[in-house]
Amino acid sequence: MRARRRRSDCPVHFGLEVFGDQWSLLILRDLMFKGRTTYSEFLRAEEGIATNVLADRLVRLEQDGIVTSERDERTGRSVRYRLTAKGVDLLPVLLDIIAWSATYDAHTAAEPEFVERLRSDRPGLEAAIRRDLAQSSSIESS
Amino acid sequence: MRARRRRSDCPVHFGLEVFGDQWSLLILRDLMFKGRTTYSEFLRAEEGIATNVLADRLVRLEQDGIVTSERDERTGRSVRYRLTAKGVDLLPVLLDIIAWSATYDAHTAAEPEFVERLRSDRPGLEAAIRRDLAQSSSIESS
DNA sequence: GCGCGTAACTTGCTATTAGCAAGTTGAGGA
DNA sequence: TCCTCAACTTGCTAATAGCAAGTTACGCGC
Repeated sequence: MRARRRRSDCPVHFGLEVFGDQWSLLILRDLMFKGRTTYSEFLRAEEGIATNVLADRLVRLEQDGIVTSERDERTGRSVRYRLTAKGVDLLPVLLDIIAWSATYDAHTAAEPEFVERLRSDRPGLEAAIRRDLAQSSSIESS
Repeated sequence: MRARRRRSDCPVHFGLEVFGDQWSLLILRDLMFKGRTTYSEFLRAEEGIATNVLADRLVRLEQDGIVTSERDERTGRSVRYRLTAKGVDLLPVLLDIIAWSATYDAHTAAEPEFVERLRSDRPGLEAAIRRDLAQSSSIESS
């Protein structure tokens, strides 16, 4: 597993220790926006993460308190990953990245309605996504 | 230089292609908040970036339109890097990361007054930083 | 105009990490 | 009891990071 040494107490560096790589934020994207919650669902993402890298990142994200994992009660077969409050609080970062890419990437796949709402009603959009995330996790556990 | 293949048109992935590594956002931090603008100033940053990695990232950030470089008019000896509009527009991402780390890192070096203003008057803080960045670049070129 | 110092890199080598394919484990269902 | 499938692990190769040393080139003092 990638060794991370704390090189400074700079808050930017602290964040990069947790998600400063190519894959961690894509896993968070899947959890926040795509409703993907299992290992095999993450594997199916269009970017094609390698199996060992995915396993490594999931362990790491759990160690860092960004996600939790538990065996699915109903099916018993799959492990379900869920965002913690610390993980959900990275939502603003993801939204800013999406807004930036929507501006500067001519071929972006960002949905126009989503981007429009992001620009016109960011607080409402953020609150709605947080509600969705809170609800889906309570449904699973009931 | 690190090869980047576009694996998808997802806006999150687009952003990660540009700054999804340990060092790019630290260089942007230096440019945005610390007034560092030259190769040797970036090298002096507390995290200790390797010389070849720094050279690689500066080339890449310039290729991606995040920074521009030009020889300093007055001293003639140093190359001065500056943020483009596209680069400055990553300011929200940096501010969110700082806010998140200030919340979750018990040993953060983030300045309390800065964090306080970030929480109480984010638009004003962002506008002030943008003004500073615009001004410093116009001073250099006059 | 000629060393000297310094800024900005480049190069060579080793250590780490990513990527890919194949193998393993363990629970559930027929 | 076997089959399937989810969730990993392992082995190997390619790419990237890290470190130390070397190179180039400009400006300044003499």
